[in-house]
Amino acid sequence: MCMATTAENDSAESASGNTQKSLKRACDCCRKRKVRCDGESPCGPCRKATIRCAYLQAPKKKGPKGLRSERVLHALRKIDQSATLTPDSPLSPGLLQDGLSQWYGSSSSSPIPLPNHTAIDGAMPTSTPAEPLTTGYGYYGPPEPQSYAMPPHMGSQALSVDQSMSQLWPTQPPQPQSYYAPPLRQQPAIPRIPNQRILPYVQLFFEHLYFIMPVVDEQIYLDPYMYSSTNYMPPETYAFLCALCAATIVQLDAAIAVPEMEPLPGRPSSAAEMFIEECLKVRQEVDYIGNPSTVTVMTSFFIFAYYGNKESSDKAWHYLQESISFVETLEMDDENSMLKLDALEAQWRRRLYWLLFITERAYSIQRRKNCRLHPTIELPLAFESEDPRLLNGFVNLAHLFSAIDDKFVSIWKGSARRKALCSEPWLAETQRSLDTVALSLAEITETTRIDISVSREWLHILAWQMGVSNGLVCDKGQTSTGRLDYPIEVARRTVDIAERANPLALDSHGIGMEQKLSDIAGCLADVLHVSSGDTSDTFLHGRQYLHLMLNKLSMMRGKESRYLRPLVAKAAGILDSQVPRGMLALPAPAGFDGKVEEKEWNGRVDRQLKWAA
DNA sequence: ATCCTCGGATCGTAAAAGAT
DNA sequence: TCTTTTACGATCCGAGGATT
Repeated sequence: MCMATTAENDSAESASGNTQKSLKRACDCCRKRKVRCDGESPCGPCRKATIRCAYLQAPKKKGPKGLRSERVLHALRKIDQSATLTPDSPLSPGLLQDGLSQWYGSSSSSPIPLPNHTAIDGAMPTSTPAEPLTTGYGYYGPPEPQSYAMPPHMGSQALSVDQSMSQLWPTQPPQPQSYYAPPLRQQPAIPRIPNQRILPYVQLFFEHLYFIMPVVDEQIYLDPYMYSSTNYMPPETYAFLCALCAATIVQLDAAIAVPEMEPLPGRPSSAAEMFIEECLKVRQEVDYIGNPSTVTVMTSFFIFAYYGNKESSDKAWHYLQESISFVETLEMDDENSMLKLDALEAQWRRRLYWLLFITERAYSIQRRKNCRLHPTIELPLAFESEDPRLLNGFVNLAHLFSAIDDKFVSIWKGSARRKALCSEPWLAETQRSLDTVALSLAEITETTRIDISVSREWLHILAWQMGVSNGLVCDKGQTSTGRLDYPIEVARRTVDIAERANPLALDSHGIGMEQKLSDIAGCLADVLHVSSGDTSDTFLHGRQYLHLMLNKLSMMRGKESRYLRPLVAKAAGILDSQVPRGMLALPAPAGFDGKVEEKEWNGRVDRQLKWAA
């Protein structure tokens, strides 16, 4: 019979036996601090400590997992193995107890499985010895190695922790063996890339790319257990990590010293190729189309990132579209479906949705395609434990691309009746919207700030080009929309951003950053061509900016950008004859390796100019 | 004196195992 | 199918260290 309770406070005698009630649910901070929570919002302890009170963390599923008999059986096997090593030792009850204690712990009163990571007969360890993870893991599954018994359904109901676990291992049949290696049939014919070889690239991702793609849960994917030699990852997780590694390698390219991997027999010598090949192969082993999860979305996204950086645009577009299709299947574009989810799970999904939104907008414009995703759901919030600057930047970027509406994409693509739609007031409004977002850039990490700033200038240039190509140009207009010298202003700001930037932060944006810089430089070159006779300061400076941008592109990601040569060809007639030598002899940008002579730095572009001539 | 951290006692709950 | 056993996550007491 139930005692009278409130929704928040259920009765339970406290540990010390007094009459104080324990809460059903403590807030995230009290849980972490292990202090009594009053369940208010904000709660007393949080108010007192002046910290933000939230109840985002999803409760984990209680109760035993897997079959006890399996564990007993395993303990017996282990004893049997020891007995084989010492043949004359009998299988005494004491030995049996010892064996069981290996699994259940030595204290009968607290039967905690020992953190035994040693593989025995390929068995999976029971638990991770690391500090238990204390934030929610619904999105990408749990950090523990157990494969829980999953209900086969994955409806649109609120996502319980277990349901999200089934996202991590969606292809695991609902077999209740939590603690043991999967059956042999699951082992691939060709051995996998060892887990330890994957980890360095995942670390690189979190070091350099997480700021611009904050959709991967560090707590799960940097958990050392994940990469221990005994952990057999579910195929979907393994394929995802392979895609992430491949994308990380090509995105950073030569910008940093990516760890060399000695080739594995029968595989491509390039680490990125090896990872992408492995990813695509392993993906075939599972029914990821019939049973997609957020991991499936991310896998497609990172395959897209790989091919995007490789400039295989058709394949890149295919995988971007694939990830968007999974987003639609999972109804991640529907705010109502988000409301049904656990709060934390919803936050991760929002991030993923908006990352795809930003990516699709940018890529659609570059490739002149239509957009499928729209700003239909709320933006994500920062998690309790993380640096709020991270999400500020991400959200600002989302705002920036929201300023580019479907009409813009459609006109840019050339499918809309241009003149009828492309009006000066509308373009001016678009330009203005681009400037109204991202006002608090100081509150943002540098990597994201660069992305926002350059993307904004890039979009400004595109909007300007759109106006010009639709007859909205005027010589010295009041608005930016049609001014002929507007690209010079944009270039000035872009150069300013690029010169101040930490080169690594600039490089971490991969080929996308090179494309944007090259688009801006290309437009600038066009304008300078048109106004070749103009010797006013504005146009003289324009040439200076062009020179600086070419210099920047000559050493993107540790080498010459593939966009440099076409640009140099375009700029040849502008720069070599008309720019005063004093202007060409510019100092190396901040952060450039001081060991390289300034002369050489300037010389790179000059050599390119000669080549183009 | 006060605040904070965290080991661990104790509880509720869910799943497995056993009884009928 | 019902009951019991077991495992495990959650709460939060309180010892002890850190800070004011």
